[in-house]
Amino acid sequence: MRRMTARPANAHQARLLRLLRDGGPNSRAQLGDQVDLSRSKLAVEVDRLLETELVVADGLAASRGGRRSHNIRLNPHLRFLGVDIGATSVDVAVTNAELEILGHINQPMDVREGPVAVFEQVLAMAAKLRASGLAEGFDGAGIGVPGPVRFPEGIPVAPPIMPGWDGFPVREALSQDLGCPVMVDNDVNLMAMGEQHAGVARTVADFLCVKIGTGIGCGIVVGGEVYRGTTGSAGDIGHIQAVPDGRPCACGNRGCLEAHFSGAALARDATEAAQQRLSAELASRLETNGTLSAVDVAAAAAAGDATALDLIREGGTRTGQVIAGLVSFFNPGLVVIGGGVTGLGHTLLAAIRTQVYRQSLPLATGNLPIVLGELGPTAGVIGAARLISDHLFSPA
Amino acid sequence: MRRMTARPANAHQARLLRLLRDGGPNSRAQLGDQVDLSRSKLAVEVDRLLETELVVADGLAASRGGRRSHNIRLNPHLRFLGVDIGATSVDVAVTNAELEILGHINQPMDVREGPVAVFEQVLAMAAKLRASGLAEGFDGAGIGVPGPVRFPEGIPVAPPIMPGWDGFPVREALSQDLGCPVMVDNDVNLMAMGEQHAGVARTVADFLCVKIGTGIGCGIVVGGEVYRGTTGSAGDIGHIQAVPDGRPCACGNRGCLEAHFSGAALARDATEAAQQRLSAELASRLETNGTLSAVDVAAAAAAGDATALDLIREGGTRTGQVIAGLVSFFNPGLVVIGGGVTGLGHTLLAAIRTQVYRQSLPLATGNLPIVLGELGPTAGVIGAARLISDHLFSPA
DNA sequence: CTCACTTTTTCCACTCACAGGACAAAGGGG
DNA sequence: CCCCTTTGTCCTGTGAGTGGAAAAAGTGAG
Repeated sequence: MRRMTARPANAHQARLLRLLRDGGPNSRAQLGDQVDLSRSKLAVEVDRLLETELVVADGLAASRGGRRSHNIRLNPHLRFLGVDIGATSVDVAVTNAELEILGHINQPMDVREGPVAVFEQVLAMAAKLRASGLAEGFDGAGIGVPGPVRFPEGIPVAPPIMPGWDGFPVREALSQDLGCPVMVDNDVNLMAMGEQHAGVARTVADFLCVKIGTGIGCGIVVGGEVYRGTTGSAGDIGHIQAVPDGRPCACGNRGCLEAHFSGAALARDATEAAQQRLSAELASRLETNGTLSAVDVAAAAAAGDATALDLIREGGTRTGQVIAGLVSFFNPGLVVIGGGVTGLGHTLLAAIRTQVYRQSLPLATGNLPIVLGELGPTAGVIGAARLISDHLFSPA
Repeated sequence: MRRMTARPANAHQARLLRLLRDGGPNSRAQLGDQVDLSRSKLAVEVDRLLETELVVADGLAASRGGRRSHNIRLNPHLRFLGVDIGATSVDVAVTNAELEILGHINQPMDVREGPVAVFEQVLAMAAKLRASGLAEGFDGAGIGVPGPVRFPEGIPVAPPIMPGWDGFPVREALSQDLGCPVMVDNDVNLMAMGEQHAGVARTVADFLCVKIGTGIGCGIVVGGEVYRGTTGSAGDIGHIQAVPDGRPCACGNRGCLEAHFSGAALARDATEAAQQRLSAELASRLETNGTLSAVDVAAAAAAGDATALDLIREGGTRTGQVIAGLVSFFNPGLVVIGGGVTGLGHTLLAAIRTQVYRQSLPLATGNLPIVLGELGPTAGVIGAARLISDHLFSPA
């Protein structure tokens, strides 16, 4: 199928497209209430959008007391692909233009296999989604990778956990393979955009989104826009020192947050505790599975295992220490905690909260919610779809 | 004298005013090269600006090979007042519309005397500058205060070191007293704006400006704009924990950066060292002056005193630890160190650099200059003038 | 000094975006 | 069936802005 490559011709059209994306089908009259344009001008722009087929007519709206208005909506055939590449698994989802997830697949995978192998798998997953009838093709794709990205070019730079990706032209390569526009960003930034679009951060302009997965990262949103830093490595908080002269870290330093708490560190600590017979619960799980992961710790904690709870609390305290510093510095309006370890849930959250509220000044914490992400594993792919839609729904 | 209260009528005029402010007198033709407007449109807008008397004709420009162009410049009678209120002293300066300092006074003063007493002194200083013939009146004033500010209203909020200021309507009160528009901001933010306008940060979009004075604060510039946070307390890094279970701090916690290194902490440490006879140099200074301050430590260090040098190095290391974390998080393009203790100079800078380059990842530090501010004590007042000029040179 | 060539400035006609009023179309409620 | 409200369309006026032409004011070579 021929995809629709049209782009809005001006800022008004872009504005309208985003309103339709975020607010769903809408009548012309309702749109008029939101955009501060004369009815005539609005009609012209809507007509032009209808011509491009980016939006289509959608029946009549409910009456507001007078003549019924005609609804319009984004073309229901538009499809975005959201890809969230994690350290150990990959999520691929298809959304419509309103960024609703129509289909979602998760598969285990190791980023260290390199970009070629990974994208082969991603393309296969995308093909599978397409084959299941959810999409005839893609109008755009957003890709999240677990490391810093030179954003304008869509190229990973010096990613510590994914050697072999450095300099790989992700954007260009995938754009070729998929035959549609592609944008690439850090997975943490996409999680932040996801929570901003459809999750807990919908109404907040300045917030932090801390993702605790295999590693730890932090999405920074300033004035509603993701902040990426000078070289694209902003938010790389995993290597902030949390414990002076603490554990050695893969980066060469000691005491990095990530060395003391992250999916990987938690798995290692749990294995150690199991081997030392500190926890029967963990030991039995280790015997059954052969290895332990953060999921096992979460399960053990849920079962009341004291060792697991301690591990989580201590990790939360460490994380809270770092976050407390960031809160003092950045004074956000919200802190979102997400990522693979959200299964650790409220034990973790409580430990983080305690530490942040204790260590930061009242003016910064006074009205500061610290909450778990609302979208779980879908935050990344929704953020990815949001990324590409923001790009496509902006003046050419 | 009647002041010129005119404001630019549109974005084009605002743009032109800022170009003239930042680039000095300029010919119409040169302006045309910078603004991407048709000659006709440019001529119209310039004529309107001339009518408002915000800009005036300024003779003929040098020939570029053809007909000579007429120069225009900002009205040379325009005057801005820059006020930088520190914890222990206050700076007041008069600038022209190009933000060049025409006169500058510094006087010791204690903020804790409260806003009424302080502003009495500030107004006296402003009157003195006016009386010396530098200004017939002020077209706008920028005020920096050493604590968080609710920026839109220009009101200090919960300032820890200046009780009695909480909620005082600084902007409104001074606007009344001075009879001109006033903007108020945190002193650290103003220092950042100063270094951005006329100092080391001229070409950098994202940078941090760490001010080490009586306390420690950090100005954050994102995309060329000062970021103030949700409640105006962004950059309040003095109470980030630098030493776990370290010294008690006035804020109630332990180990805050400010408790371990700042003008106040340094003075206290030096006094202690002198009393314990660890340093002859410091001891003799203590006897002579009765008290010690950061300036004495700087002098002792310059004289080669080992104890003073150690104090500075250790403080720099602590500060560097905190900055390293901020660099990982924020990935700035530049870090500026300034404030009263800049006298400690390169000993301090070297200690900070060592720590940051050691603790942050290469991608963030690879091309990261860490430098001393270029403007010294004038950074604040220039930033203050810049603040109000930005306000006045924006569409009404 | 004159002439050819540049650059700057002014003038003017034309385009385009947009607002807002008039009016037609469509629906609700008595 | 009538009156009122809302929605959609049409049309004209206005003001911003562009770009070309030509005048004004220089420069430099011969």
